[in-house]
Amino acid sequence: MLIEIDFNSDQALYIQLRNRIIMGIASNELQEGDVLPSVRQLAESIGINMHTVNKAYSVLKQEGFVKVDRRRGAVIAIDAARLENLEEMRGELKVILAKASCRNISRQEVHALIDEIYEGYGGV
Amino acid sequence: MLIEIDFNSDQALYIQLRNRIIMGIASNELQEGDVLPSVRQLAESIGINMHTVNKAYSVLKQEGFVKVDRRRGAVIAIDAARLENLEEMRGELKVILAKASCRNISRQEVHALIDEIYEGYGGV
DNA sequence: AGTTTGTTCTATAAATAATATAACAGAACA
DNA sequence: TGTTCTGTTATATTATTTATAGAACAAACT
Repeated sequence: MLIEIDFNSDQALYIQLRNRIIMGIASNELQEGDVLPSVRQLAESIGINMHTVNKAYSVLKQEGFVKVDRRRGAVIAIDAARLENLEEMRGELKVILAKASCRNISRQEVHALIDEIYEGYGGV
Repeated sequence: MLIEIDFNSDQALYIQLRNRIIMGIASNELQEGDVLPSVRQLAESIGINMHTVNKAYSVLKQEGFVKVDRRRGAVIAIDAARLENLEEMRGELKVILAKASCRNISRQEVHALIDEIYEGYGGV
C-alpha cells in the first residue's frame, strides 16, 4: 500500500500515518491478517523517524486496528466490538456538520458525499 | 449561550471553544448579528485566560464565522461563500467514515446519524 | 551465529498551548 | 474631559506535544 505523508500539513506525522492506514483498511487495500511494514522499514521508505512510525502503530493497536505479533510484526486485526464508536463518531460529526450547516451545505449534499466516500469503502 | 469546556479533554481549549460556537451557530443558539461576550468576560466566566479566548475568536474570524467590530466586539457574521468547504469536509469525513466502515457501521446507520444531528441544526 | 521484530529508555530540539502582565488605539459614556 | 470597555499586540514563562536520535532488550526467524 502506498503511504504518502504531507510534511507541510498541520497534522502530526503519526496521525497522518494512522489515518492513511485506517483508510487503507476501509478501502480493502489492507485486509485482516495483512502484515504492515516493520517500523524501521516504513520509517526508512517514508523518510521519517522509526519512533514516529512506532507511535502510529501504537495508536492503531490501542484503537483496535492492528495486533502485534512478536514474530510477524504489526498485523491488521480489527476489533469491531468497540462500543464507544458511535458516540465518538457523533461527537466528531457534530462539529463537521455544524460547519456544513453554517455554510448552507444541505443535508442532501452531505448524504451524497457520504455515499461517494462509502463507495470507496466496500460500499456496505 | 452556555459554553462548557472539558479540561480533561485532549483537545485544545481554544479549539473546544471554537467548536462550541460553531455548533451554537448551526443550532441557532447564536444568530447573525449576535454579539459574543468580550474576550475578557468570557475568559472570566469560563475560568481560562483571555488570550485563549482571543485565539478562539481569531480562528473564528479567519474561518469566516465572526467579524470584529471595534465598538461592539465579536459579532456573528457568516461568510457562506467559502469554496474550500466541501473539499475540507470530504477530507475529514474520509477518516471518520473509514473508522466507521472498519467497525461495521453501515452506511444506513451513518445516514441516520447525519439526519439526527442535522435535526438539531435547523434541519435543512 | 546473526538478523529482524516490536519495545523501552534516555535525551534533545522545535513547535504548540496556556498562562501572565502590560500597553495601545478606538469607541462609548457620564 | 476623563473613565471605561473593546480587540489587539508585545513580551515572557511554563508545560505539553511532536519528531528526532542512539542505544539496548528479549523473542523469534534464517
